[in-house]
Amino acid sequence: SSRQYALTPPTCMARAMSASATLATDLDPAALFQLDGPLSQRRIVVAMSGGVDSSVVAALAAASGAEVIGITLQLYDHGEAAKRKGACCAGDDIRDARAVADRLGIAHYVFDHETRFREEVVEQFAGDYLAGRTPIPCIRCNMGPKFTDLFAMARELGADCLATGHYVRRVETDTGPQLHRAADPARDQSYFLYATTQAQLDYLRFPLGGLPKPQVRTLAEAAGLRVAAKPDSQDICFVPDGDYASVVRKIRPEADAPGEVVHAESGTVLGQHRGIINYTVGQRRGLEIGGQPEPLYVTGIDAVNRRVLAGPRRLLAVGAASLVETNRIGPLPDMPLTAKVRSLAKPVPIMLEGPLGDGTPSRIRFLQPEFGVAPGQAAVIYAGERVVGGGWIEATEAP
RNA sequence: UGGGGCGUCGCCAAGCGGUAAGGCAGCGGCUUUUGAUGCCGCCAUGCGCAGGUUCGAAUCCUGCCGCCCCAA
Repeated sequence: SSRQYALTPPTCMARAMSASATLATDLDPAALFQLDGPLSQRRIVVAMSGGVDSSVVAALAAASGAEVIGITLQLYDHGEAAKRKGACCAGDDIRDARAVADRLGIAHYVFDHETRFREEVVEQFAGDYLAGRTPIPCIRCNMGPKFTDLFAMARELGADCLATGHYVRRVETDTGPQLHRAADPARDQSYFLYATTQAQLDYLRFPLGGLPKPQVRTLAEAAGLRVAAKPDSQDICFVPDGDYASVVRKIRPEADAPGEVVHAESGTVLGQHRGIINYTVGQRRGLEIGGQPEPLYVTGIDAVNRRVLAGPRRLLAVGAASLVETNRIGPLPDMPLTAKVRSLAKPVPIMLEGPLGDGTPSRIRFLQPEFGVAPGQAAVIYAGERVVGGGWIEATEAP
């Protein structure tokens, strides 16, 4: 069952023109999209996932007077994920994106990106788990399919910018654009975008970064978009029911290999596990080890020996982390830095103990011990509201 | 087949005549565009089995059964 969506022409464009929804808003389009000159002479490509956010971006773009082209990437077989409510980019989402584009009277292309997505994101995702790491596919996806491939498509289409529905702010300064956290801290997605290169940031636009989510939904309603009440996406888009392990198993059958759960300090064998991929550093539930006076957490994963190390919470304390594949956005500021080791967390004070950017390995030291830091996750570095960069966590050290 | 000890939820473990604490694990939920954490809720009409004493027994008595230790 092959699904070729390659370059579907904007069939509904003419028809939609007459019913084109206008978006009455006091938001200044030129400011939202940070484009110079008359917008009527600009071309904006919008990455449309089929969700509310990117749909509103498309609506805002359409209302700006610029020529707008929506692009949706089909990233995986939506047959599997169809049942998954709220997931992005599944079959329903592609239809939603198309419907929104029709409603807005903008061109819309759907590209079959399954193979690339599988190679760049899913395979790496499975490989990381088998190597004892805890991957973040969303960041890989942003790095590859979204900000590299989609970026190239937008360029080829002669667009002036590529706009997405990410909740993050692009701030123009004398030294070039910077990436800042979203105005709504509860919605901030900067954690997933630390790997954005300067060149990408030059071209990218994030019109929603300054808006609170409720307003975005209001805008969606005002534009008459059918996705206005659509649930927020959550979890990993290519994991149908939140069971990521089953996805890993499907493409890497050896992931089932069992092994021992060993006490991190005494070396005592505490039990058996059903595959390294089911665990992540910091995890408590699922170890199935009873008879303990206090909870045991996964403190490490020894992929070579297929062993899961478990220990009390205090063993999770981390004082420093080595980073690889680092990225830097803009100059290093002369001010205290903070870092996040997970998306939903307040940034904590750190010291940068090495260079940052261009893929160079580096290292950060937490001023206070941080708990549950898993190799494979990203450490994203901030200077106040600004995203300075970050890297993948390769290893951690006790305080 | 001499002596001693122990058998309470999957695991650890209180209780020692007044009508089954708690922890761990597990399950459910909340939260959440990664994995986790966290928080809330649920989780033994029954205490190895069978009798007996008692108004009332996991708690006392008797007999079995099963473990463990020390002697041999």
